[in-house]
Formats: sequence, C-alpha cells, structure tokens
Amino acid sequence: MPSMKETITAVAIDLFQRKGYFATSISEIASQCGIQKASIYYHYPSKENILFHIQEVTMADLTAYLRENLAGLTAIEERMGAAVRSHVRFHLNRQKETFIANSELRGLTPEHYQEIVRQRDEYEQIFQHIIREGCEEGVFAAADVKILSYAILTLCNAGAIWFKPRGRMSVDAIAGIYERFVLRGLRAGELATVAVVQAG
Amino acid sequence: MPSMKETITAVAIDLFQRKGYFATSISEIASQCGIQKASIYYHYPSKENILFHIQEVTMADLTAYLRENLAGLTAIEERMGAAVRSHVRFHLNRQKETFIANSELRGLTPEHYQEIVRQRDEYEQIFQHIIREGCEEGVFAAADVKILSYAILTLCNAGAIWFKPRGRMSVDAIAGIYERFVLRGLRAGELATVAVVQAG
DNA sequence: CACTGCCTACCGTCCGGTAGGTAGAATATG
DNA sequence: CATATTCTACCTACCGGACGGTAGGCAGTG
Repeated sequence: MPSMKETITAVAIDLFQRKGYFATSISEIASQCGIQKASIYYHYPSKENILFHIQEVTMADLTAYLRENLAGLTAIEERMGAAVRSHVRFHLNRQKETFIANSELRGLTPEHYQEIVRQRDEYEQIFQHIIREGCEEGVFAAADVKILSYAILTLCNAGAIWFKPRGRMSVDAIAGIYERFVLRGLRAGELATVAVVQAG
Repeated sequence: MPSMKETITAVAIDLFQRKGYFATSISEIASQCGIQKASIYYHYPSKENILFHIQEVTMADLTAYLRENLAGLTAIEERMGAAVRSHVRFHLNRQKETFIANSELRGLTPEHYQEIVRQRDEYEQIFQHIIREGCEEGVFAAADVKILSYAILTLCNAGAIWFKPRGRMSVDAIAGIYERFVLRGLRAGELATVAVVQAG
C-alpha cells in the first residue's frame, strides 16, 4: 500500500502530463488523492517542489539505466545500439515522467532548472562520447557531434508521445526500429546501396 | 509599419515561446505592446484565440511551404530529401511559432484542438505517403510507416530547440545534416558497412 | 456624427500558500 | 500499568494577489 506522499507524486505525474504543470492546481491534486489542499503541504513544501522531485528522480533513473545497459560493452555500434534501446525503453516504460521532464522545465525555479539541465547535459555527454569515438574510428560518418546527439535523443523521445502500452507494438519492437534507423543514419559509407549491389 | 494586431501577435509568439501559454498573462502581452490589457480584446476575442490564430497560421504556412518544395519532384529520395529540408528550414526560420505549435496544444479549446490536429495529420500524411512509396519501390527498408514518419518529424524538430540564428551553423547546413541522416536511416541494404569494405 | 482604437475602472473567480486546530497513534514518565 | 506528552497526518478557514474578461467612456479621424 503506497504512502500518501507516493500517491500525491503519482497523481501529480498523471495531471502534469495530461494537463500541464501550470494548468494543474494543488486543489486538483489533493482532490484526486482524497485529501484537502492544505494537507499537500505537509508532504511537499510547494507546488514547484513536486515538479522538481519528479524531474530529479526521473533524470537520475534515466542515467542509471543507461549506465547499466552500457556496462561491459566496448564495440562502438554495439554501444550506440544499446544506448538507443535503453533510451527508448525508458521513455516508453516511464512515458508520463519523461514527457514532463521534456516539457515542463519552465515551471522550475532558476536553481532547480540549473540542476536538471546539469543532469541532462551529463546524460547527453554519454551519447556524444560514443558518437565521437565512432567518428574517430571511421565507423560513423563524420558530422557535427552535438547536432547528431540532440537529433538522436529527440528522435527517440518521439515514441513517448504516441505510444500506448496496450497498442499493437511492444516496447522492444519499437526500440529495435529506432535502433536500426539510428545506426543506419550514423554509419559511414556514402554509396552503401550501390556497394551492396556490387557485393551481392 | 506593423498594425497593432500584428504587434500583439508577434509579442504573444515571443512570450508564449519563452514562458509558455499558461504562464503568459494578457496584461503582460499588452504591456509589451505599449497598450492596456482591455485593448487586446478589441483585436482578439480571447486569449485562447490568440494561441489558436498563431497555430493555425503556422500550420497552414508549414503545409504550403512543403507542397511548394515538393512541386515537380518525382524521384523518391529526391522527394524525401526535399521534404526533410523543407521541414527543417521552416522550423529554423519560424522557430518560435513551430515551438508553440508543438508544445501548446493543451491551451486550445476542444474544437480548436481538433482543427489543429486535423491540419497536422494532413501534413504528416504527405511524409507517410513518400515513405510508403519508397518502401514499395524497395528504395527504403520496409518498416512501420507511421512510426518512421513521427520519428523523422520529431527528429527534425530538434533543431528548433537549440538553434541560434546567429550561431556557427547556417540553416541550410543543418538541413543538410538532417537530410543525410534521414536518407541513410531509411535506405534499404542491411549489410551496408560490410559491403562497402568488400567493395572497397 | 459615427466609427476606430484605445482608455480607466471594475468584476467574480481561482490560485498558491498559511494559520491554527485536532484526532489518534506512538512514546516517555512515574 | 496508567497517565502525560509529543508527533503524525490530516482538517477548516482564510489571505493577498493575479487572472481573464467586461462595461462604459473618450479622443481623434473621415
């Protein structure tokens, strides 16, 4: 049985995702928890702090999950594939929270905003490092590392917008589609199609 | 010299993008236009209508720009390349409006929401049509058309988040990077890297 | 003298947050 | 074991302020 604080957090996640942070009121959260507005302030010091807490936990979990999925892998394409799958899977499994983390940064105080951006930079740098290595090794076509990393991360976020847990596709199937798309997109070899014809 | 209605629209675009729709007040818009709050209502019937107007015009322009850029092209890869460049260029040139169109749908009334979603579906279908044709012709690796179209469109939106008009890269250079990435990602030929090594 | 384009003044509502209280469980004390 | 105290987790009632929007007025223009 979840504690009231957990209930509040869960309700806030649901409402922030469905209606947005500013369009959600404290009384609405309280009402869905079955308590009064003032009781929210026993568990959280402010509305902003609920948002910050959600974002902080989400970012920490996201980064931990990525490190876990990369552990022990060394080959570049294998690492990038695992990173993409990790990113996509997390975004589909924790759809609401990642949606909030991607769209409700403006609700944070400047200090908390800084903190979340710092955590996100850290996460992005893991991807940028893999891309850079891949380019240096000649596995990936050389291009702007930052632009590509943002492109890949944004691309993988796409799933979280339309994904329905009980829909026709599984999380792993979707992760696979994104992985193939990204790896092809990154791969070196301008005349790939022609080369296959020649080799075949 | 712009009319007051144009000024209001421009100020609203700026504020909605920087602070978000719900966090922006009518008085703030008025103050930045150098007029009083009530005067806004001479030009627009409601706050929501300002948002709707911005979104409607943006979607119409976006679609018109795409059709323009596709006119006369028949080869699949050429069409997809042009579509991606069109999408990216529009998003970088009209950064604020497209950002609003992508993130502030929740501020619309149900009727207006329906209308914008309808326009967006129409736009997406143009991309889906190209992908489907490409798969049927064997130019693109067969995959889920809808997922790929969302992926491509979201990917190209990425630029609008970080792009700085006076930054180190030009709009066309960025459009080129995205175009190459998408075309490689879509292209058929599973063993591209290996084949290139063999052919080289 | 009507219309345009703005103004001042105001309305009711809802918001985030606070003050202060209370039932009951847990804990400390004799 | 009984009583006193403290703590937990909520409550009711309220506050100041901001919000979207309206009523009605007024100066300048054709």
